Amino acid sequence: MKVLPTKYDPKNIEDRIYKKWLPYLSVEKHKGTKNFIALMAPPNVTGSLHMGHSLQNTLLDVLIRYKRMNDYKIIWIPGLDHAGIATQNVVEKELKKEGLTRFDLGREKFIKRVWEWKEKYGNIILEQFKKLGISPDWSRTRFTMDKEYVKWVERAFIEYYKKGWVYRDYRAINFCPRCKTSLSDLEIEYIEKEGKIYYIKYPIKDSDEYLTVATTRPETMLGDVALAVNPNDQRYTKYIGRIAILPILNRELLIITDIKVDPKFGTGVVKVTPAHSIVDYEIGVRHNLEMIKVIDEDAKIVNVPEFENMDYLTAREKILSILKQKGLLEKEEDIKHNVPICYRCQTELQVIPSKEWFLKMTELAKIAKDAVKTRKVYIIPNRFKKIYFDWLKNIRDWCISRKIWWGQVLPVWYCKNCEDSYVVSTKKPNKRCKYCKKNQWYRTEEVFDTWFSSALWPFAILYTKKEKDWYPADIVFSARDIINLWIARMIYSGIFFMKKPPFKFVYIHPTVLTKEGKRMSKSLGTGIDPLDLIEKYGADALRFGLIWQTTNLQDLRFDETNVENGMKFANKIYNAIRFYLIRYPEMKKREGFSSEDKKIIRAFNSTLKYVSKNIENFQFSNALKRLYKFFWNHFCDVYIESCKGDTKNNPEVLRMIVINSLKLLHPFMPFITEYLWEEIGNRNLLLHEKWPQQI
RNA sequence: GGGCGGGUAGCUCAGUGGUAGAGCGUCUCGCUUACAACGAGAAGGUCAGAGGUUCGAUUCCUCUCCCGCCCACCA
Repeated sequence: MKVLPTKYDPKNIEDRIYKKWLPYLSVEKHKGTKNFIALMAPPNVTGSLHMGHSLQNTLLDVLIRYKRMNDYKIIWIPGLDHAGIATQNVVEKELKKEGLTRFDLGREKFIKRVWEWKEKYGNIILEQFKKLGISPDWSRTRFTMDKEYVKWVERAFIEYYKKGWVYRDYRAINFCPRCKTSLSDLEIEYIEKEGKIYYIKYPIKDSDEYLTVATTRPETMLGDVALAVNPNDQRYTKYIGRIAILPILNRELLIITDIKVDPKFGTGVVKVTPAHSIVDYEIGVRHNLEMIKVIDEDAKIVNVPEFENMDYLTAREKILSILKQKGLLEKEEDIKHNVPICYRCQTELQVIPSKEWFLKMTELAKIAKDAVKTRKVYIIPNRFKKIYFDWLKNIRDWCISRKIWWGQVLPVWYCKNCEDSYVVSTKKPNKRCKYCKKNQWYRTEEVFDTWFSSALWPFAILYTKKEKDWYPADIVFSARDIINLWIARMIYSGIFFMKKPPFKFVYIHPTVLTKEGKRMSKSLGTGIDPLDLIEKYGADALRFGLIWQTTNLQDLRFDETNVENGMKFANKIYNAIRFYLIRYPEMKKREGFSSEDKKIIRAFNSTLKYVSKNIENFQFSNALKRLYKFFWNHFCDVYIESCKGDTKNNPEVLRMIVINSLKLLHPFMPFITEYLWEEIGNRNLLLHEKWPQQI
C-alpha cells in the first residue's frame, strides 16, 4: 500500500487534476438527461482575475458541479468581452510608452495593434479561471468581436432601426475629452470636489434691474440662450417674458419658465445652455431654443472669437475677470459639488452637442419591467429589483454610438457629399443619395457602446446554427454594479429578439471588500490578488474562504483567515481519507450497525438534505458550513475516533461516509476531492459522479 | 435631495417573540498509533441608542446616531 505524506500539498495536484478534467468539460462529454444552462459574465480582455471574478465564478461553479452530479447536462460557455473603451485605453497607454498616440498610428494600424494585444493578453484571465477550478466548456469559448458575434450586433442594430427605435440625432451628450468619445448615462461617475459657485448678474434689457444666476461653470454662459425660473416662483413672476442681456456677448436672452428649475437652489434663476447641459438641452427642446456650441471635443472654446481655442478653465478665469471688471460678479462661494467623470479614465466630462445614434427606450424599458414584474425573471435577493425598476422608470434614450476605434462598427453608410444622408446596411449600398443623386457611400467609423454587444450575449452564444435549443439560459450570476448596465439590457434585448427572457434567475452576489470595508482597488493598493492566495493556500482553500463568507448582504469583507481555514479543512479531509486508507483494510467485517454507525448515518442524511436544499436556494455558505461541521465534528471527531481500537463499527459505514462525503464536498472543493477520489481507488471522475442519495 | 443594506464576543459573520451562536483569535491542558494545518476544555456580549407594542424584544413598530452603497444631479 502506498503511504501518503501527512500533509496535503495542493501545488502539483491542482494543475494535474485540472488537466485531467479538461477533456471532459465539453457539453458532449456528459450525458445528463436535462439541460442546465448558465451564463458566464464574460470578463474584459484587459482584465486579470480579481476577487470579484473569483467569488462569482466559484459560486456559480458550485451550483454547476452540483447540477452536473444531479443528472444535468451542463451548458456553460466561457467568453471574453472586447470592452471597447477600457481596452482601447490600455493599448493607448502601451503606445504612450513609445511616445505615440493612436492618432500617430492611424485607425487601421491601431486596431491591428489592439488585436495583437488581445491575442497576447486576452486569454490570461481565462487561464486564471482554470486555476480556480471552474468547469465551463472551454471548447466553446466566445469573444464579442468574433465574426459570428459581430453579425448579431449588426443584425440587432438593423432590427431596431427597422422598428424605428434607432435614430440619429444632434443633441447634448456626455463626452470624454480624453477618450474622445460619447458616453451613455450609465458610463458616468461622479466625484465630490471642492469648487466655487459664482453669482453672476444678468442685466434686464431697458432697465436698471438685473437677475442673478448662480453657476459653477461660468464659461458655459457663452452658450446661454435663455434664463429660466420656476413657474411658481413668486419672486420672478414679473420678469417672465422679458429680455435679459448676456454679459460679455450682449446676446438677448428670453426669460422663460420651466418646472425643472428648483427655486431653492442658488438664486432660483437658471442660465439655459442647451448645448452644454443635459437638463438645459431638455429645457431647450421644450421651449424650442437654439443650441449654441461653445465647447468642443477637446474641452476648448469654439465659436466665440475672443476666446477661440482657449481651454475651458482658462476661459473661465478670463470670463470671471471681465465680469469682475464690469461689476457683474456679485459674489463667489465655496461649494462641494459632484463633478461628472469618465468611468474608464476618470477625466472630467464635458457635455457637448454631437451627432450620435440613439436607441429609443420607451418600449424596451416596458418590456424589461414587465419581465420582472410578471415573474418571468427573478432577481435574487429580491431587494435588488428596486435598483432595476428605478432605472427603467426614469430612463433616457440610450446613446449607443462611440467615437473610439475598438469595437464593432455601426452598419451605417454616409454619403460622401451630403452630411445627413445615410443608409443602414451591412453591405455597401448600391443606390443614389436622395440629396446629391450620387452613389458614393463610405462606411462610418463609429462603433457600438461595448454594452450594446454585451446585451446580446445570451442569444449570441446560445442560439447558434448548431445549437438552436440552448436559448434561454437558466441563470446568470452578476455583481450588483452592472444590474442596469448589463442585466437589464440583456433582458429586454433577449425578449425583443428571441421572444423569451434570456434567463430565469439573476443571482446578485456581494461585492468583495477589504476586511476594513474598503473597496479593493489596485491603484489604492487595497486589492488582494486571488492568484497569490491560490499560490499560498491552494484553489480549494480560496474557494472555501470565499463561499464561507458569502451572505445575502451587499458586501463581503474579505478575511484571509477563512482561506487559511479552508487550507486546514483540506488537510483535515486529506487526513481523514488517510485514516480510511490505513484502517479500513484492517477493520473486521461485520453485519449490522453499531450505535455510532447509526448516528453518523443519520447525521449524513440530514446533512445531505440540508446541503442540497441550500445549494438550490443559493445559500452556499450555509451549505458549506453545515458540511464542514458534519465532516469535521461528527465524522472526524466522533465517528472516526469511535473506529479506533476495539470497535464495533461496521467498516462499510466508514466506507460509505468517505465516498459520499467526497461527493458532497466536491462542488465546493473540487481539486482535493477529485484527487482523493482517485486515491481511494476510483478510475472514473468524481466530476461526473452522481450526487448521493439518502443512505 | 430620494432609496437600499448594515451596526450581535477582539475580528469576520449566523440567528431567534421566551434567560445569546459559529469560525478565527485569546487562555488552560495534551506531540494519544489520520491530522499540532490536531485533540480536550475555558473565558469572553446591558445583540448601536431612546421610546412603543407585549406577560416577555436582540428579534415587531417609531425615532435618533454612526458606517457603506445606489439613484438624481445643483444649473
